[in-house]
Amino acid sequence: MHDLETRELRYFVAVAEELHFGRAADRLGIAQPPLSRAIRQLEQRLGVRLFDRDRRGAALTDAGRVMLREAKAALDAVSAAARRTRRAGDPQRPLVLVTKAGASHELLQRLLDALAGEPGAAPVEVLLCEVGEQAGLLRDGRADVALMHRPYDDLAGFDTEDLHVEGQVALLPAAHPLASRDRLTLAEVRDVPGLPIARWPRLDGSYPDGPGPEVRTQSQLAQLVALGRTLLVIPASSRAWQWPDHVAVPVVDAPEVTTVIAWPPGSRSPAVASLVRTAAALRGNVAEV
Amino acid sequence: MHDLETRELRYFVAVAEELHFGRAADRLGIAQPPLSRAIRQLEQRLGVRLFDRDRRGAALTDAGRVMLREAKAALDAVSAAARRTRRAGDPQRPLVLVTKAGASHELLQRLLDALAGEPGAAPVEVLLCEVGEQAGLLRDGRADVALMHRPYDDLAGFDTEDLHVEGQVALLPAAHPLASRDRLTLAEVRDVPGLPIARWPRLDGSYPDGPGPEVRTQSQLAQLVALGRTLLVIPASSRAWQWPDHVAVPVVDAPEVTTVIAWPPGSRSPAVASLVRTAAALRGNVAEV
DNA sequence: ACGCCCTGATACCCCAGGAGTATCAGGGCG
DNA sequence: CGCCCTGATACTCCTGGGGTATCAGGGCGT
Repeated sequence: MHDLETRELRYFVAVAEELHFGRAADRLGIAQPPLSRAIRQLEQRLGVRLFDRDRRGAALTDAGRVMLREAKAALDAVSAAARRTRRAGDPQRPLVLVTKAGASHELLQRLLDALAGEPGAAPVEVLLCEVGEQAGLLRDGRADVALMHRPYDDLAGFDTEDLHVEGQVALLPAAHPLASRDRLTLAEVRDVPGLPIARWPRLDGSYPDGPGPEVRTQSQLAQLVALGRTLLVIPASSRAWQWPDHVAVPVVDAPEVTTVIAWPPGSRSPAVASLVRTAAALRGNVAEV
Repeated sequence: MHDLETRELRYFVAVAEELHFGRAADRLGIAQPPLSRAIRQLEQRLGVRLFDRDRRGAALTDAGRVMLREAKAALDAVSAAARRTRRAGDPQRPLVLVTKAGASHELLQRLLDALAGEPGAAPVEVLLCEVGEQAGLLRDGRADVALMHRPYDDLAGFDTEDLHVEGQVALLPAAHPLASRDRLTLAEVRDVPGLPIARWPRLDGSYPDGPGPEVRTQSQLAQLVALGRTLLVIPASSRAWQWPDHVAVPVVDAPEVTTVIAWPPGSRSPAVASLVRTAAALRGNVAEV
């Protein structure tokens, strides 16, 4: 019995995401009938019903949900194979290091300085992304290493090395009554009247309940903070987030944030290994912020 | 630009492993010319030379070596997708737990007992494998969870939970002079005349140098030990390895072995999660052996 | 109640491209 | 010198993926 072809996986993912054969076919650039046929063949090859068809569209079965997760992972692995191979063939490929815009600013600065100071180090390209995007970029080969933050990022499936541990601070408008305090607790910060905490999407894309605004990108957040519309609890080192009319007050019982360097497991590339080694060597002599 | 198809990956892997187009074609059940063509197309689609052709066969380029690793991972992910989906469609699928034959005997026993005692727990199927096979089984979906041993197994790419830490013992024929000692060091054990330590393959399949016999399977080893031809240093709990005419002497400076339970990252299956929880609950009340 | 329309399924045809056979090209080695 | 083993090329064939046209059935508006 043959393996599935990536074409079948792509078709399946399209239907699973659109929940509509016609739209999925459109998105794939093919006609609807061959798509229906392909999915039906896929189902009978697997011996499992993936969709419940219905006059108003298609719905995923339980098995279909498993398939969606697995198919995406498999497609990522396939395009990672292509991308990494291409890059391996390129003699002076730069390493791509991805990190959240604005996070671990100083650490990144030091890391880049340290790499610049090393004689034979490969050039490094820095890619800034939004919250939660690093894992995908790393998984599908568009990046080689990432700076991520425990416990907020999804580190599943990567090798990691801890680089730095720090506390978190609350960011308040200078005029705010709490701004003069020299320490706060999460409980105090949780419901400051008129300054709700912004809500980030969870790993699955849904938002937690609460009064604060839903934010998805750093720039949305930046604007809300500048407007004095939201309160922010962030790692102490996130300097880029400081605005002139805001002050940072340590939140003593907020979970500590560990900055880690992460890379795809089994990637024994010497360039990645030496970058990780350089990063690990910074540990300890990074000044506390 | 399209994704690669798994057919192309399979073809590439066959050639990369055989290093010979004819044999690879044979193994794939196709003729040699279409295989040559497919590989050439693959190369020009990637823009990278994967093989150095030669009148005596084919050799992998650096990029080819990257591709081999990535292609295998991608193919594993694809067949994992199929396998897991099939299993998800099966209403009373048992969980498959894989472990090395003979290792962590008592822990496994306790885990199975604990699971049997739980009301709603899914049935668990135990799969015993040879050294180093767990990772592959887990990665390609033939198993759901594995008991593995740090630092000897390759845990890259899995989520893990530590279950148990223990020292190692040397296994000696009862009549041996060292058998009466109550402790040994690695240095003493390293070259006992006439009792060389068996050599296991490394992760890449090659064997370290040394005087001892090369072993690949537990049964090979069992026979060598029974014959008194090799000396064994193993975790203290590996009871199944004890033969009536051998004694176990602690090796004080051997690295400690941590038994971990491992599962594919992102597998949020409730059945796996509850099994892991049960296993973690055993931690601490496992008697030291 | 009828019929439109939107859903996915079926029927049938076409052709791109994957696979086969035969053959070539070149270098090591008897 | 010529055999043989390697992979590459030339061509032919035909499978199977894709297209168009059409069907089937149920919600819903009139």
